[in-house]
Amino acid sequence: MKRVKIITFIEQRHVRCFGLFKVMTDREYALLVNSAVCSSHKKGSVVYKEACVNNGAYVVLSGVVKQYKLGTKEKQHIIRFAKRGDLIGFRSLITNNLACTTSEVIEDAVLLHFPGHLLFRLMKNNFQFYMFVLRHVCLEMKETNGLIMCVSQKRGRERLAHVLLQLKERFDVDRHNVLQLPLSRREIASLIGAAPESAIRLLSDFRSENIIDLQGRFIKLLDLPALARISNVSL
Amino acid sequence: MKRVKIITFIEQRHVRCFGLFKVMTDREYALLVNSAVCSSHKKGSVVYKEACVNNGAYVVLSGVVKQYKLGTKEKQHIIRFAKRGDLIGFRSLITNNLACTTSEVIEDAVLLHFPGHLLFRLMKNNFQFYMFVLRHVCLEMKETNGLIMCVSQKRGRERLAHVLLQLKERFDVDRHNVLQLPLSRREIASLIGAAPESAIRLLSDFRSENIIDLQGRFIKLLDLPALARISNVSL
DNA sequence: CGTGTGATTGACGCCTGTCAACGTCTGTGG
DNA sequence: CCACAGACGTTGACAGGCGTCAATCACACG
Repeated sequence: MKRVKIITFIEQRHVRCFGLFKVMTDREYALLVNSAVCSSHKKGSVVYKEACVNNGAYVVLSGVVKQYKLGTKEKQHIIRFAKRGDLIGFRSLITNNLACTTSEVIEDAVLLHFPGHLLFRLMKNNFQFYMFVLRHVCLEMKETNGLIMCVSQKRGRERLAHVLLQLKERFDVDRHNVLQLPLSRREIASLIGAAPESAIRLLSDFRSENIIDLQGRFIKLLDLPALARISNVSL
Repeated sequence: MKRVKIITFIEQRHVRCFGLFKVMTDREYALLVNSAVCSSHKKGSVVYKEACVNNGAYVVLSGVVKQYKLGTKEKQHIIRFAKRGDLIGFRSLITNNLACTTSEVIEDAVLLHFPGHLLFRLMKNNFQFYMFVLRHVCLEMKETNGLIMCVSQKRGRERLAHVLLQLKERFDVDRHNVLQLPLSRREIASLIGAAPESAIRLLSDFRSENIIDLQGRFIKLLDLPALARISNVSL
């Protein structure tokens, strides 16, 4: 982790557009710029760990972070991805609990450390900011409820279709419909709650049915209607 | 649903002790008592439905409400139970979305309808109240994250053990260790994300291993250490 | 007393996790 | 430049878990 103490001008302008910062006054934002620390993290670096104390939230300025929980035998289940503009690690701050997930960088990221006292101060003084945070958690909750249904009632094949469609929504595809997020097979497996071997087999099935195409760690979505049909969207 | 327009004195005193109301000033509470409507609901009555508009939150004054999502073929997955003092249905208010779960009474309940405008007014003016709501959502989130792990990585047997232990925490057991919450087999199945037949088989297994005893819809927990061992607590 | 719903048990077959073997790729050190 | 180790990806074989279907029993209710 490399510290970047002075937020460059570019980043400031850039950052100011994120929903989280749009609800802040210029004065509050200036305060944040002064007291927050910006750091760059390489792929694979762990931001915070499940069951550890967490002394601040982070805003993802660039890159991608995966949040997962560890199960038995170190098997991980990815619960969500955070990208530009997303706030992570605030739940444990608010409940004053240990972190309930691990956050790990999967695409080189720049993170802004958001000290706890500032978070509380903003929530207390700025109703807009408060509602932003609350709405954020509520929306995450909705997603998570959907995830439970997906994992509990769908088969691997349907889960994979569902996850691919969700990834398409959350991360862009290029003009060839290639998902702009490289994922290892193990990560795809962790997303759908399956063994890596099963995930591979499902991917191969989809490829042989011309629903997707595989280009290393990139996935090209060929037949979106088929994915929708398979995932049987009723979430 | 029977309306009970005047909250009786007993209920007022009773209700005032709930965490949600403790953070309210007397003045705010008086306002609530005046504008809120109290209603009694029989077992089986649906408070609000998934994918429907929801014009207010509810506080459970007595009884038990299950919150579930429907999957394919009307199969339901129970996400959580709400009992005395719990606030339900506020998420859709806050995000201004359709309800993402269905809430159904499983033990005759008295509910207090909490109008949306009052909820927002309280959140805006009373920081304590605001933090109560936020903390509530964050804690639910933590539970839900745990549920994902449970459903995605544990086998039926482990899931059942896990759920039984959770139910013990959330609902009391009497002096004979009998869970004070009658559940149909179908509901138990919906809790662990399994077919009713599978749930029954697992329950029978546990009984023949002297881990639990079955008394109609009531479950007597005989061997808590065994349950803990089976559930393999790493959540 | 018939009817409907829930509970229970057995039979069967698919899904999927596990183990094992092998190919592929990358980085490291000789 | 090559050899090698290690991580990742892929495929096959196999068995156990669990969903589905069907039959039977228990019980409440009109």
